[in-house]
Amino acid sequence: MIDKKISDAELEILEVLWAAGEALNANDIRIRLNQKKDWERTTVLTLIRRLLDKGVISQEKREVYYYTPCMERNSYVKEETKSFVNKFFKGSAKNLAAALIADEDMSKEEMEELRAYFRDSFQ
Amino acid sequence: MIDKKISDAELEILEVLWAAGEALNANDIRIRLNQKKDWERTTVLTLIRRLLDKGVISQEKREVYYYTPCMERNSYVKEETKSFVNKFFKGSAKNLAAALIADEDMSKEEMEELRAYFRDSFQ
DNA sequence: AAACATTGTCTACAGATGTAAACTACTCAT
DNA sequence: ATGAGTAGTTTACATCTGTAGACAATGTTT
Repeated sequence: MIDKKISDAELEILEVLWAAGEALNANDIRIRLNQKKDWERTTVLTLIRRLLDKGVISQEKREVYYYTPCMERNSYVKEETKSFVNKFFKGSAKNLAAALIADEDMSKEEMEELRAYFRDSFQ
Repeated sequence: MIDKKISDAELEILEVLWAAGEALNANDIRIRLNQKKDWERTTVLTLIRRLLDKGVISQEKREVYYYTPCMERNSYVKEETKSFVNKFFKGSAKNLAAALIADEDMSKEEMEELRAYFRDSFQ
């Protein structure tokens, strides 16, 4: 279980750390974020602090602090997916799958991809 | 597009309205919520007001106000699903499907159900 | 030593959210 | 007309979130 909710802005930080696959310092993070978010230095530091407080990342002191996520992206996404399915699909992954398949807004290509994927996945 | 975010508490109200399938007044809503949420009368009214302000429900005056959602549950869920897939699966429904299938925490029954569902869906 | 740069902490502040009490208006019974 | 019940509006207040400035500590340059 995830103790504290992770906000959208906090998640941006986490995603950078997950993508890096190694501990980063605040500057590294800011630079890598810079493609998407043009946040002030202190904004990044505030978000880092909140993640630390929530116990979602840990820090290690070198010349400067380096940060690492305390859980893997996969686990996190799995939990979020579970909550999502609970919230909107009565907890049934099947219902979600049905909605995906029934989505007539989906592009032909994407739908075909999905179809092929399932075909291959199940025998 | 949904203009304003709908909060979790607000969503509870909406779900009641969707489930009812007809306009309800504040009391009806409160009673039907009571199975899940034991909110004060005024709490329910506050949430209704916020939904009105966000343009998510509309009201009709009879002896008392009656409320109806301005959109169907399906459309809403579809949009939320899209955001979710964007947020965690790079916008690819296939990636989400893959995660569902790969979830080894899922119960055998549920997994079998999912499998059967896909089998039947794609001839 | 003095001044500057860098890194981190603390404080701030507006808007959203969960939760509800206080107040007002209207209706029905006495 | 008076008082009680019911419905709706306004105000409140703590916490969370997005965003960042002010300030402090430490290392570096002149």
